[in-house]
Amino acid sequence: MVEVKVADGLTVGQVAEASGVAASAVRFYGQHGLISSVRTSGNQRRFGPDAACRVKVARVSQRIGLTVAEVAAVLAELPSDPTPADWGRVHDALVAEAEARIGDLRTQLQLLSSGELLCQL
Amino acid sequence: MVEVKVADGLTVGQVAEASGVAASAVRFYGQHGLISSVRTSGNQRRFGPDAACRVKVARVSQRIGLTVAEVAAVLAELPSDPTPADWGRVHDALVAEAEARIGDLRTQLQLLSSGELLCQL
DNA sequence: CCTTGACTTCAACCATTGTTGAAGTCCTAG
DNA sequence: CTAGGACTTCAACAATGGTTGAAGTCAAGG
Repeated sequence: MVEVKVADGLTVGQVAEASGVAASAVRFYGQHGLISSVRTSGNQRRFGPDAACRVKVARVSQRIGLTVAEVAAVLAELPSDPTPADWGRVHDALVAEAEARIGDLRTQLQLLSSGELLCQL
Repeated sequence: MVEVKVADGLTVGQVAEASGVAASAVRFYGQHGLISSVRTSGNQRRFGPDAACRVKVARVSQRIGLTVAEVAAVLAELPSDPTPADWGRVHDALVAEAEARIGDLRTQLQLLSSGELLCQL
């Protein structure tokens, strides 16, 4: 039985397991400002309880098509210990992005169907 | 006035201008099999009249989300001097791909809205 | 023939998104 | 106290999609 002391925060490995990504990815996201951490006296990272959640949201954002830098910008809006309303704004921003992507795909579909590409010579 | 002799094919620069991409991109697509060319006695590439069109289709395909290798696979179906029916099959494949992407985006949207991400602690 | 612009190859570089490995340090259970 | 696993940094590697530059060759007009 492994006792997890939440008091001083989650380690890299714990965030990795909770969010379903590799530990290397957790460090990468930390470097790029998607998640923040404090350091122990021995220089190890300790993350807040929302870290895993932020990683999951980051992953979905990436699948929607945002770059890591863009995800960082979106998550930068979140204060530490965010309220549901804070998350709501993030949610809305991501929904808007996804809908914009869908709109772009529809545009490409129209381009394809419109004979615009001049392929029948 | 620049006389363009279509008889022995288009040069890299002509394909680049006709398709709206850089000459380096035309060579890149050639290397990766999206467009084929013959060589002059002086080792220069000469493209067929459909080259610019293939490049345009490739660009749209990339925007849809296909990799260059995937675009190459789609375009490999096209015989030289393709019929409208041949282009039709390419068109259909790309439309299907785009719709699949839209479906994926919708899935991400649902994930976002379903509280699945466990952000409200 | 000669100049000039367009072409040739090849290697190096850019950004993006991580993974992998080496060498070393920390933390915790026993 | 000590062994072990988990952590640290840093650099190198990988794939993707090209761009840029160097050094040299081709093609066409005058």
